[in-house]
Amino acid sequence: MAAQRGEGETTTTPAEPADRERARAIPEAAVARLAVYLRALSGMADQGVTAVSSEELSQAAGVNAAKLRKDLSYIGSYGTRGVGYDVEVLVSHIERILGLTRNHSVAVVGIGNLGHALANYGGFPGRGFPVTALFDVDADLIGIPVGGIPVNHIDEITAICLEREVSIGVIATPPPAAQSVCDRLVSAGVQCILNFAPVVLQVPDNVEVRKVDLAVEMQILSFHVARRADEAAGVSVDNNGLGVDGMVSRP
Amino acid sequence: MAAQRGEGETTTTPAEPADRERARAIPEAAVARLAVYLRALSGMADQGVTAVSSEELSQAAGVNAAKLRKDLSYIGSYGTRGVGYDVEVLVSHIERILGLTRNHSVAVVGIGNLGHALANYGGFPGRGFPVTALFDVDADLIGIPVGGIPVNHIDEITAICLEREVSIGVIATPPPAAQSVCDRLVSAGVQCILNFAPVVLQVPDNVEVRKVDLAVEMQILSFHVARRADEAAGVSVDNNGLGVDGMVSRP
DNA sequence: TACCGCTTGTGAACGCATGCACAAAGTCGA
DNA sequence: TCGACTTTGTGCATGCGTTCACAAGCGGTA
Ligand SMILES: NC(=O)c1ccc[n+]([C@@H]2O[C@H](COP(=O)([O-])OP(=O)(O)OC[C@H]3O[C@@H](n4cnc5c(N)ncnc54)[C@H](O)[C@@H]3O)[C@@H](O)[C@H]2O)c1
Ligand SMILES: NC(=O)c1ccc[n+]([C@@H]2O[C@H](COP(=O)([O-])OP(=O)(O)OC[C@H]3O[C@@H](n4cnc5c(N)ncnc54)[C@H](O)[C@@H]3O)[C@@H](O)[C@H]2O)c1
Repeated sequence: MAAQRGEGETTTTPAEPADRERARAIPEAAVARLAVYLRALSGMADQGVTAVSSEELSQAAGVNAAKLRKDLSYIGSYGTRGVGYDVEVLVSHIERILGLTRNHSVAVVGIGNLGHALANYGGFPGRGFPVTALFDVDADLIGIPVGGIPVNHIDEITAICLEREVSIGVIATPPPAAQSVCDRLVSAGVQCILNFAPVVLQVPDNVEVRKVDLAVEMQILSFHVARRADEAAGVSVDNNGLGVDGMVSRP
Repeated sequence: MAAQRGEGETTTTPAEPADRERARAIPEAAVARLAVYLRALSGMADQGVTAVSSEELSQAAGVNAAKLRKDLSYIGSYGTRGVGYDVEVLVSHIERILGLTRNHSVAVVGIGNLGHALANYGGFPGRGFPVTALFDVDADLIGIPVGGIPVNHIDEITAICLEREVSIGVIATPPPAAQSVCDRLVSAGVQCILNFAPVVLQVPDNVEVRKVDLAVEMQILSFHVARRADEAAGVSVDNNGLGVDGMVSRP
C-alpha cells in the first residue's frame, strides 16, 4: 500500500460502474465480521491486552487468519509487521468505519413478549444504541414504562421519531401489522429497520432492512439434521428422494 | 506458521472431489431461501391458492425470479412449463428437503428476558418445533411453568434432553455462561444449537451452530447509515481518512 | 393435429468471497 | 549496525452464488 499511486483501487477498472456504486468498497460479509472483531477486541482491551496478532484475533473471532487480515485491509493498514495490531487503534478505526462514533437512537415497535425483552436488554445502550422510544397499539400498555422508557401509542410515531432522532426502528409486532408499521417508520424518516416479524417487507431503495427470522434459523438447522440422518443411513445422495417416479433420465 | 518456500509446487490439488461430498448439492444460501419460499407458499395454500408461477412466488419472497427457479431446481423439477408450480406439491417437497416431516424438539436454556419471550412464543410449535424443555440456574425459576413448560435446573439437562429427544438447543444465557451451556448441550447429544449470546462458541465438527447476534445486526445498519451520510456529504469514498483531523475541513 | 404463447429448467458468464502463499516491512538481539 | 525472525498486507487462483438468456416442454386453441 506504501508506494501506491493515487489510484485508490488497484483493480483494473471495468468499463464504467456507476460512481456512486464505488462506495460499497467493503463487502457486506466483511462488515458483519468487523463487528465481531470489534467485540473480541473490546473484551481484550477490558482485560488490559494492548496488542494482538491476526492469528490470535482470528481465533477469538472464529475465522481464518488470512480472512481477518483481508477484512482489516479494507479499512486501512493499521498493523505493524512483525508485531501485530494495537488493540485500541484497531478498536477506534473499526468504530469509525461502522459509524459507532456517534449514537444511534433506537425505537422498538410492538411491546409484546419480544418487545419487552428488547426494551429491557441492557446490552444495546452500552454499545451506542440507546433505546429511546417504544410504541404499541395496546391501550393497556400506553404510558407504562418498560426498561425505563414509557410506551407511546403508535400514532405518535412520526412526531416522536423525529423529535428523538430515531435512526433505527425495530419491528416486533405480529406479522400482519409489520408492513404498516414499517411504512410508518419510513414516513417518520427512519432509514434502518430491524425486522423480527416473519414477513418480507417492502421498502424504498433508500431504506435498509435486516431481518431476524428465527423460524428460518430453526429450519436451516433442521435441514442439517435431515442431511446428517440421510448420510448416516447411506442414502447416497440425490435430492430427488421420494423416488416414486421422480427419477427420470439424467444422462 | 509461515509457509516454507520449499513447497513451490503446492498447488494443493484436491486430487479427488470426494463423491460423497457431492451431497451438499444445495448451497446454504439456497436453504435459507427455501424456508422463506415455504412460508410464502403456506400462506398461499391457506388462502386457497393452488398454483403459482416463479414470478409470483419470487415477488412474495422478495427475490429474483431466476434465483428462485434455480433454488427450486436444487430439489428437483416439480413445476409444469407454461403453467407454474402446484402449491401443495412444492410445499411437501420443500418440507421434505428441510427435514420438516418430523418434529424437532427444542430446549431453551436461560429463561431470562429473552428466554421467556421464546418460551411464550406460539410460532414454533405450529411449525414443527415444539419447545419441550426449559433450563436455568436461578432457583427462583425452577419449577415455574413458562409457556406451559416447567423450568428445570441446568444440572438435569443431560437426562431431560435425552429423554425428550431434544434435537435443537437454544442458548439465551448471559455471555459468560454460553460456552459451558453449549458444552453441556453437546454432551447431552444435541447437535444443533441456536445461540443468542454474543460469544463465539467452540463446538465439535458434528455440531451445527447458528448465531443470532442483534448487536452485529445493529452495527451493520449503523455502517449503512454512516456510509449514506458520507456519500451525502460528498466525501469521496476513501476508507482511510482517519476522521480525527480529517473532519476538520473538506477540500 | 399443428401451432402458439407461456413458463420452467439450466448452461454459461459474471462477480464476490475465500484461502493460499509470499514479498515487504517491521522488531529484536547481538 | 546487521541479520534473523516475525507478522502484515495483498496478488492470485479457486470456488460459490447470482444473473442472464434461451431452448425445451406444456396447455390451450384453431
Ligand atoms: N417471541 C418470540 O420469541 C418470537 C420469536 C420469533 C419471532 N417472533 C416474531 O416477533 C413478533 C413479535 O412477537 P411477540 O411474541 O412479541 O408477539 P406479541 O403478540 O407478544 O406482541 C406483539 C405486540 O405488538 C403489538 N401490536 C400489534 N399490532 C400493532 C401495531 N399495528 N402497531 C404497534 N404495535 C402493535 C401488540 O399490542 C403486542 O403488544 C411476531 O411477528 C413474531 O412472529 C417472536
Ligand atoms: N434480551 C434481549 O433482547 C437480548 C438481545 C440481544 C442479545 N441478548 C443476549 O441473550 C442472552 C440472554 O439475554 P437476556 O436479556 O434474556 O438475559 P437475562 O439476564 O434476562 O437472562 C439470562 C438468564 O440466564 C440464566 N442463566 C445464567 N447462567 C446460566 C447457566 N449457566 N445456565 C442456565 N441458565 C443460566 C439466568 O438465571 C437468567 O435467567 C444474553 O447473552 C444477551 O446478551 C439478549
